[in-house]
Amino acid sequence: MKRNRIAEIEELINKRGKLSLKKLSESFPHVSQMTLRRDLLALEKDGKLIRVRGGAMSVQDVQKASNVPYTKKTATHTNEKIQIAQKTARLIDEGTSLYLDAGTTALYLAKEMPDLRYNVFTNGLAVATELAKKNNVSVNLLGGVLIKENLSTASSLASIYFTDSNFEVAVLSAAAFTPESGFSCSTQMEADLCKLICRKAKSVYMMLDSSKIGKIKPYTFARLDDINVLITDSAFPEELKAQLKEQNVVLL
Amino acid sequence: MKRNRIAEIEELINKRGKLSLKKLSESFPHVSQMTLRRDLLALEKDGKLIRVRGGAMSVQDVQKASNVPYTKKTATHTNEKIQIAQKTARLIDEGTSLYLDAGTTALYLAKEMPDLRYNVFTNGLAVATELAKKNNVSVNLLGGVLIKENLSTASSLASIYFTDSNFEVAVLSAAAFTPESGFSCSTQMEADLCKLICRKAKSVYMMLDSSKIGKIKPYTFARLDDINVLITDSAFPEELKAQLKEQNVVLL
DNA sequence: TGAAAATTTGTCCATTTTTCACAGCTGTTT
DNA sequence: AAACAGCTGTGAAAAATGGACAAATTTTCA
Repeated sequence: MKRNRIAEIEELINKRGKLSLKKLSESFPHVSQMTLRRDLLALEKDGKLIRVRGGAMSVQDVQKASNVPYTKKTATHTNEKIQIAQKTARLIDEGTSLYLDAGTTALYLAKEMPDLRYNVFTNGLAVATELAKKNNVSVNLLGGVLIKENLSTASSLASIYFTDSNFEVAVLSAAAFTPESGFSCSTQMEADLCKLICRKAKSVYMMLDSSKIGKIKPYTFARLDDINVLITDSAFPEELKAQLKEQNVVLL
Repeated sequence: MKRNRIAEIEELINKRGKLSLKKLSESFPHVSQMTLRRDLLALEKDGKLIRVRGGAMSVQDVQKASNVPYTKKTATHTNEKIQIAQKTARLIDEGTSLYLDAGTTALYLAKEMPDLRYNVFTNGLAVATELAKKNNVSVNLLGGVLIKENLSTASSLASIYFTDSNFEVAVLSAAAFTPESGFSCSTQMEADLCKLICRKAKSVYMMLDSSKIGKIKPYTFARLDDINVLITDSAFPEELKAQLKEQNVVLL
């Protein structure tokens, strides 16, 4: 019982990089924080992780990514995003050529993806770095101007760049969604890129945590009839489900 | 004042592995704990250490305990490389448009560069990530296939990509150098890219730590008459200096 | 099997550490 | 000299931690 839990914690921490005690507590609701604390202590003694204020971080992670700041960025809706990423990971077959955007949900997806022969195009540095850890995944990074806020690239040459590149699946995420304005984001460059991606891909999977619903950002890049699958969390509002069905969008 | 203290703290922590705030306070009796705390915070943001309850621990130390390939590579001849990077940083004026390669020396250079209005092209993810921390530097990342060994990109489209991009200075580094075979590297793609860069740049600065001298790798990408400045460390052999002069290469 | 022993776990709480907000201080620029 | 930005110190509030002990569970062994 204890052994199992400790093994699970170790696995979890290596997957996520770092974990707050709070998140850990959510993953193991049937035991007390004190117990989890003691587990972390044991794992630390084994050199498997480093305890930091509020939780712990993976030693593996520290060893691999030497120049990334370890400051805990208070990420929002982490659990929902991970849940969505896990669902999405299951949809992607080995051998698929796919496009992944630069968002945090995409990063979680990159972490959740098994080490199989995928071909991934992306414009996200973090996504690329994460995928570089996997031996069988081949990664292709879109070049261009570096956007510092989210470490992604954008380029007016994207269409040239993609002329001879093909992908079956595009996995995107949006900063905002309403049925009327569709999926929108903050910058025009981003929107242009997403539009291009949507045109190139055979199917478009949209990852959307429910906190984005009802929001609008300046640039719409896709509407419901542009996408094939919508992956979301359990808080997705019932009244939208009918609309999805009408547009032949699969909801997961 | 602050800079000095932070540098000292970094050194101290790398020496001791970990440090409690109490010990740290003893080493710096003239400043308050709060200030030291803020210093640790700044160092954490730079990825130099990890704050743990009661103090901080060295990232170097954590990495040393591993046998991950990356880590090993970054660890060789660190001091020489930093020395070279510092020299190079001084050569680059504000407003310059430059190309930086993906090597570890380039990464050190990126760290050493002041936060001024530079325009940097690079194919190294670590270099790009590092430069993203600086507000005034604009970064342009070359796209292409991700090479996992050193987190760089390579692309047959590079020449197209660069048609409308211009840089005065190319800062390169080589894996090997002999006077006969010139500067060489391990892969053809890398060599092709470097050749292209050398043609596009008005001046080529080569960073070469002396451990590379006398070695040969399969693909030569430049010879002495292709470069303008050679930045190296103090162990550079005397007998080569004459040859450099002959080819009008400035030695620093 | 059953009871004692050992291990694991939960709760309470004192202690330590951290963060926050604000005010004072420093040195620099105009 | 005044205005300014950046650094530093202070004290109180908040958060996290670890210890002690009792309760629950598992293991051991007769």
